[in-house]
Amino acid sequence: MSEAEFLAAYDPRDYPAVAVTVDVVALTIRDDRLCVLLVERAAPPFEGFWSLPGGFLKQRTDDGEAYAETLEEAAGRELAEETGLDAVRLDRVHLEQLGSYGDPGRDPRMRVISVAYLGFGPQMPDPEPGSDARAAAWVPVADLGLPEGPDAIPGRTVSQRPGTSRRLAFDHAQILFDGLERARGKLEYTALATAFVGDTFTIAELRAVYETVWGEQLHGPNFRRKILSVPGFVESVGATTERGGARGGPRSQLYRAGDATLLHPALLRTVTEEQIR
Amino acid sequence: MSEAEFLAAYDPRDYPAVAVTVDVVALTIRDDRLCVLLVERAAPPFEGFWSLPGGFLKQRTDDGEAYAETLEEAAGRELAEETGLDAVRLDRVHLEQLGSYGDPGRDPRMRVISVAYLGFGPQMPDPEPGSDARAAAWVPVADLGLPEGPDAIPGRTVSQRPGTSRRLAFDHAQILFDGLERARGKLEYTALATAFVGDTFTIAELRAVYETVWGEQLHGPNFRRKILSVPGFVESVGATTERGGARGGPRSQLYRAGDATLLHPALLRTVTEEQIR
DNA sequence: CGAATAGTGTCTGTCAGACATTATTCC
DNA sequence: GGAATAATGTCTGACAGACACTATTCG
Repeated sequence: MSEAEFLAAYDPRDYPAVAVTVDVVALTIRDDRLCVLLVERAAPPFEGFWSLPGGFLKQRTDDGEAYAETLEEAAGRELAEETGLDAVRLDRVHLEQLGSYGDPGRDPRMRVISVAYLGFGPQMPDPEPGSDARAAAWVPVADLGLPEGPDAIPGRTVSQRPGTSRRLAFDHAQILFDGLERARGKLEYTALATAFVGDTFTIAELRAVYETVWGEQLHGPNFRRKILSVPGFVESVGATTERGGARGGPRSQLYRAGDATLLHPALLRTVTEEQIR
Repeated sequence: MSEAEFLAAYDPRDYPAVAVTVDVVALTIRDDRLCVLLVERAAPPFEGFWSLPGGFLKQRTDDGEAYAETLEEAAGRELAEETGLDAVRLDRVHLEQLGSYGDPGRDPRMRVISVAYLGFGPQMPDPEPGSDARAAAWVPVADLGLPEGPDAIPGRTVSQRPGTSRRLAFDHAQILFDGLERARGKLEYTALATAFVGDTFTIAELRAVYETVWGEQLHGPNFRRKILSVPGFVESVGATTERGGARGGPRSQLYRAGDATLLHPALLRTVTEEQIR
């Protein structure tokens, strides 16, 4: 579109035409459960509903000065505002763009395009609700009544509509669902799993990440063999845990994340027959 | 963000705060070359530069009536406007969201968030330039000087900056690069390749799609065995081509696309060592 | 006929899945 | 000691890659 045409079409009546928000699907694992960061909305629309943390893209500072942030910076800012995490801890969170949601009517106020980000982090403290929220919490995704586990297939182009037993505001159930699908898929061929554990970890902890996110049991010995055979996935620290397992067993070897981001060969889930469609 | 707070922050001076455009990376194969639809801009900024087809999200009809389109509808509309394709042909084009691009300064006029879509289609006619364009053409991506072929790895989180020998407007080189990466990756584990060929096709034609998009030679017999072993990928039509190959050879069996969208097991490229990072 | 291509058959190394076994630690 | 778990070893079936070979068609 030319500048002239743009200016011609630039009718003030058109504004506010479109607003842009950034929403974050922040995932972590607590007590062997996959959890997502949610906030309880303190004002309409959807007052009292839980929603993903997010907000409008900032165009100026709080002092009113002109200013622009990238989309990813906005996602990080929203995450920090809603969690009370400091920059150091936030630095450990892996952020990536999930997708944009812009159906007319998804926000009753006006036309809103939301750019969703997906974040993964190791166990984090309980969040401090931000100013727009009544509460904030890490909520186990299993409690939200979305389809989970083997139902999800990586790379599915069109996501199925999630069931919504505990409804989220706007289309956030759909966004969360898409984020979970993405996360499950990325475990297969990227080193994403290490983003969910601490700096050093045992193979069993890493396996717990896979089992928790995928919602299926994995075979211990085979998993170990597989992990160690992928070049650059993990490297040995040369130490063991202080104690063995709570109910017995030897001390585990400790590992740290390697320099690989992509796993080759990949760690594929066993598929049954839901590949068709 | 609450309604009250939103309204409080709603300062007219902020507008035009954000504009939303939709850009399309439309790919097809012509003469065994992977081509992308580009238009030559007829007005500043970047006048005379080639860019991806795209434009602002419509909020009202040409008559000025209120109206809203989904992001995907907007992508389809832009594609139709720039190609002169009718709805029937456009129906054969597979469209999916690629990602959003919103760095400050990517558009010199104002803050613009662009939602990029990726489209795949069988060979299509030469495009008719739309009103905002001086020209429109299917351009072989190899002529654009982007990194190609085995350099690209599926699932790479952070895309490397593409080289830009023939510069595209805005950050469209980056968007195109990301689209090509996505396309290469999706050939591995989805039935996307069938979107590039006609309703019936030979295994050799399908192989040509893979070879063209991936930029590497594949082994004929093994490719055939692999394709036919993936349930639901292709199904036999029971007929053969009218003639054999131009330089000899028997007639080929014809196939049509099956009902599978996901390939299992996947058709993986051979990776060398660029998995690390 | 000669060349090119479609399609079949076969071998081999690699790897995932299953299972058995040993060693170590907690209670 | 008994139970649970970490870690190692072994077997087998599936499959990718490589290659040889046959059949068919064009020029």
